[in-house]
Amino acid sequence: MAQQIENGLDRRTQILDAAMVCFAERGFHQASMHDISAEAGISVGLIYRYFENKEAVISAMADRHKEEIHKVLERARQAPSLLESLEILFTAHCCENEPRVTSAFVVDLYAEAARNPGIADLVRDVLQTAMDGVTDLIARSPEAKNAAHGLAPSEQAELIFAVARGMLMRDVLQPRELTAAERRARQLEVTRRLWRLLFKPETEPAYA
Amino acid sequence: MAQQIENGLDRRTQILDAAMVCFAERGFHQASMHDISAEAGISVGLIYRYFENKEAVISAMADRHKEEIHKVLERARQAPSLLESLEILFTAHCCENEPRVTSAFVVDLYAEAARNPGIADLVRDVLQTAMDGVTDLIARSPEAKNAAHGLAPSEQAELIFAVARGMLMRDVLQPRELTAAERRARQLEVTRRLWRLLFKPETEPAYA
Amino acid sequence: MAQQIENGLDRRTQILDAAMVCFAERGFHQASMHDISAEAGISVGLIYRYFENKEAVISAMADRHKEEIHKVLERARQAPSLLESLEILFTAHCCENEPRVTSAFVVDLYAEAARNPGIADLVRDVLQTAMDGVTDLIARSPEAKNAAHGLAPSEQAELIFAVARGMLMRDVLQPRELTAAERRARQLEVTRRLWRLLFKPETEPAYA
Amino acid sequence: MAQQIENGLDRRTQILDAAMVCFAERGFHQASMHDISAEAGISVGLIYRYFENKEAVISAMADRHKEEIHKVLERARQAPSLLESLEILFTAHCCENEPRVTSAFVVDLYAEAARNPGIADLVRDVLQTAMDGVTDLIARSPEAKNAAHGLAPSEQAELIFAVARGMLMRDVLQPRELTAAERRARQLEVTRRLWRLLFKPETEPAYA
DNA sequence: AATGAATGAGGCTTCATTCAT
DNA sequence: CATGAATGAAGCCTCATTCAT
Repeated sequence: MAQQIENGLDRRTQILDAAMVCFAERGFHQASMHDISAEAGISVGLIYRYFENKEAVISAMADRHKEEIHKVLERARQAPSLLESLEILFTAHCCENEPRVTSAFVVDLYAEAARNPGIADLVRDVLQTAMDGVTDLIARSPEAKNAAHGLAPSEQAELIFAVARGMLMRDVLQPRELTAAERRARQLEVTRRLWRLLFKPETEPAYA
Repeated sequence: MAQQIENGLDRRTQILDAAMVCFAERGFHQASMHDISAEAGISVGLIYRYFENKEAVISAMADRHKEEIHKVLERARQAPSLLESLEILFTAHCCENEPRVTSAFVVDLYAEAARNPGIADLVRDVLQTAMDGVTDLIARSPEAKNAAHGLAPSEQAELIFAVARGMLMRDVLQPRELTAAERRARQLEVTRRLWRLLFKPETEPAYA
Repeated sequence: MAQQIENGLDRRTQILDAAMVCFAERGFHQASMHDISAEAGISVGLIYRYFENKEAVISAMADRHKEEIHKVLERARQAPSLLESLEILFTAHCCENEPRVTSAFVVDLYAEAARNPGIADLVRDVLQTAMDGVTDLIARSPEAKNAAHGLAPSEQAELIFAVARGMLMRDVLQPRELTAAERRARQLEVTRRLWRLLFKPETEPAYA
Repeated sequence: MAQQIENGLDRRTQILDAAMVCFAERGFHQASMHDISAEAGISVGLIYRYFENKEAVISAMADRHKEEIHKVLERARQAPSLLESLEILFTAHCCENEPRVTSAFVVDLYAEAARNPGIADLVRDVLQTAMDGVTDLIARSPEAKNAAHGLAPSEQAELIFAVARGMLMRDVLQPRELTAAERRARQLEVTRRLWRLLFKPETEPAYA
């Protein structure tokens, strides 16, 4: 029984992994169930044993995205400094071999959210949770204390997430050839600039 | 003859307007040619007199988007202050009756760019032009002179556009009921915070 | 009035000439009315002033084919010898710049006849008239007198027309590059062999 | 597995059989995929599991035609006399319940060859192979020895095939009501006349 | 007389989904 | 549990035909 569930979970994972690749390559609605089954190396019919229909696959992908964001948030929470927390948030998708896949998926997820209320609710929820987490992180952080800008932690979190989303959108425009390392470097640059803007004590510039 | 061209342009515009509505409602690939023709109040076949195929409609929409961004940029350039320039950039889509339509369209455009190199090139080009314009605006602006963060104008522009894109993504998550005015207010808030962060002399908050 | 009819006839001819080119290039049903109008250098609507519909264009083409066959038959009748009559029959379509056009058209005409009873009747009628004419020619010909094969003139005519049709079919297989002259030469060879078979007194071979 | 291939072949055959009927009835391009699926008693979509597209169905039909011609040629080769070989060649299509179907199909095939180079190549190849075979048959045949006409075997073969093709064209003009037996009788008459012309020693008629 | 914009039915093809094996 | 053949609705696109100008 446990074995069955285990297998079931494996299968679902296998299918979702394949779906992620297909969705990133062609988009939710351009990827066919047959594409997914081929990528997963199984038959079309088998997908329907684990998912009610294509919509359900998309929902499950969204759910998995939610879990992954939660994991990233957890890691960010445990980072020793705010800068490192931000670095984790901004480069999470670069851990994968193919960061582009994740970027494209997330942009598609928002596109889907624009017209699928269920997805919109989920994404909004993920976003809110993540923002709450980061708001909290900022509120507790000593680095954020001496900031001169007078923005509330939640306002800072909002800006941080806007930049993070915006960078994901930018990522899908990058040429396919760009490696994960290069994408990561790009993200880190921007992260640090944002951090400097929000949290760096304005000492040096003052001397300038 | 001039009349014909005029008519031709009108038809194209009419079709693209309808396509914009459909694309925003259902996405590029979920919107059918029949949807577009119905929205435009014409027959399906007529679309093909003005566009080679659906792909061409999407391309033309992307082109039109490019032109609109250029117009917005021009308006931003002529604003009396940097803050007002940013306000124009961040709220351009709220001038329409249906800002959601524009937001959804742009997110879809990026999703399409992720897999359609032609669209990717165009979007990248639009983005670069816009960023160059804003970089220039910052470099010339007195407000940007006394900034304490030490970021180069192009780096500031990059952050600004990241936030702008990120806010568009956020906009598609907002409930449909949100009015244009409310969306605009939301955008302005964030714009001003960003502006304060980048360009406000860090005096007052210190007293607060 | 006469002028109008004249113009009308000219227009019809112009349209049918264009249709012949299109039909030969793409087939009756693959050629669109727009193709024909473009080839004729007129508007689509104008075709409908002279022909009720596409079917009527095809019928008119078949009629014109009938008239042309009659003309060829007339020329054949006036030839000084049976051999020359046959040569006229077998090479009539090579007088045009593009014999292939005629060959392809005739093959298509028979294909159409296979399923369009009206066309079938017309083609059958043309064929019968032509065969009757040639039967008559043979019956009157001195060359046919000393034939050793014992075939009736009508039987000989039937064979002659079978070969003529068969050669048309072969012609459409020839590479496009083959010139009218080359096609003509090919036809003449076969014509002469057929003639030798049917009408040559069997003297020389006997000596051989 | 063998079963699968078997089924696959059966389906292809079933589809091609249906296509043959439809093509003969309406022509390659007038017959719709829906017509074919209905004739085959299956759904439209299923055709696409066995053929890439309509073009591929036409090509496969042409291929099958090639194979059938080869089989006929083989039978002709094994006939005890040249006359019987010719009879097989000229009446092969009359073995079917519906000779008209085959005749119409072949005429359409040539019509298609006139504008589809791939089909033209195939048909030309079939024709050449068949003519080579018959040339060979004639060269080996004792009946052909004492022919008085002085035509080379290949020239005789060329005439034979011209007549055969021409008779097929004629066949499509015959009223639909004509039975297979009647068509066969007609073909045999002409075959024998042709044979007499080419191969009969010219003795008896001389006495007549 | 002539144009060509406009229509909409119909053709080809794809694809989510089902079900017998 | 797994397969993949089968279905049929729906999408893109073409084209014969009409009609206002």
